[in-house]
Amino acid sequence: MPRAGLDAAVVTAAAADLADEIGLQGITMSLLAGRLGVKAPSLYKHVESQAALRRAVGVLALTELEDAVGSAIASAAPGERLDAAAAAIRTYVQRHPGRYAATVSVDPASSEDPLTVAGGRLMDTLAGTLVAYAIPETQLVHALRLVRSLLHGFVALEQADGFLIAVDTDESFRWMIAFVDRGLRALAGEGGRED
Amino acid sequence: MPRAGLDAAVVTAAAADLADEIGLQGITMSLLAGRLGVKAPSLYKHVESQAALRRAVGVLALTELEDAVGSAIASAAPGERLDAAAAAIRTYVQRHPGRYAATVSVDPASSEDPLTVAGGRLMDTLAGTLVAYAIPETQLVHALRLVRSLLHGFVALEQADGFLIAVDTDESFRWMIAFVDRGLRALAGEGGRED
DNA sequence: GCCTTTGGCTAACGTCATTAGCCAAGGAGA
DNA sequence: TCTCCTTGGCTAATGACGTTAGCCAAAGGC
Repeated sequence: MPRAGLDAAVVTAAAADLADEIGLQGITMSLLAGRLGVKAPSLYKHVESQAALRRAVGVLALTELEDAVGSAIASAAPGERLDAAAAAIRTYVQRHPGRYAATVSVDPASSEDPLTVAGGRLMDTLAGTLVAYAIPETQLVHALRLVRSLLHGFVALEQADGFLIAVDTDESFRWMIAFVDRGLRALAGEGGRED
Repeated sequence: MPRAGLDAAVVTAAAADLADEIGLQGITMSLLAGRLGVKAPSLYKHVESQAALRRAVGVLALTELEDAVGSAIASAAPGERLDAAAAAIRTYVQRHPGRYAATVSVDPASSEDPLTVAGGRLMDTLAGTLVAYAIPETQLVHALRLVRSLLHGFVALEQADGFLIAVDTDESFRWMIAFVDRGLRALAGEGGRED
């Protein structure tokens, strides 16, 4: 029985690919092992458990996503960063639904958890889309949460086929981002008021 | 062996309660059966499968949620309907995380599916929050999708403990709704432009 | 008071994650 | 080149779970 050159990274990547194809929930250890030309128990030489594997896929996804968003922002004019980042996220999720699903379904997650760390990095990058708007500092967190909630909600619903009406989702997405852009612009220089 | 007065509704309600307590994923047929003073196989006299049970919980949740939102809207001034509906949804999800989870994790869902129907009714009710804003008709769908995405994204992230920074989420929520309110108000009477 | 339907039950199967324990592959050092 | 030890495969087994089959009592209509 010759060795299949496996290690944690290879197994995680294969799991991520499989998740994108058949859904995160559809993954079984046997199925994944079959993909790698190996039997299920052998995977435990590389990953601690299926839960740990899913977390690893989540970390991989958040890292890739941060990369995609970072690139999109870097090559966009300051005024178009939000657009660029939003589009990058949506595209990533459409291309990698299984990976994205792995970023969400997590348990408690302590603060030094790699998943938490990767998520924090993505948030920092996403915060870069807001610098073009002169948002009062006390409202920055709220604005970031707004953008994050909106993007997450939209892609989650889109992925779950949750939009029933037959109106183009691309158009809705562009409309939403434009809406937020206008609102954030209007925030410029205001005092720190809420409600 | 005396009969336990079970039927589909009782089983579904028990499953919903259990889901709220231990999470939708934590439910097993044995656990649920134990709650009802019965053995696991007996549940199949009332429910077709675990998947069907989860869908039934989802339908229950959407119905209850529609009810809550409807009441909230009915007893709010026209200008405060969005506020009221948003608060009602958030409260419901905080109180019933397992039920809410069951509304999301679904497969293809045909168009006469009860889950789809219940979801559609909730959307119709939610659309009632938008009548106070004179939104151009072509943009109504987009506005509704915006509200829905935002609310779903926020409650999903809040439930998953996804907000890392130690800033009050209540405040963020109020801020977000106020932000959307301002933006929708500004839409009044505009022509049908997008982007 | 029978008889049919209904709703429990036990037993059994297949799938899955995971563990235990074995044995070969393959590189390090002689 | 031979040897030894670590590493990474394997088979077998365990226990949880969803689900089906088949049995039998309970309850209500005639």
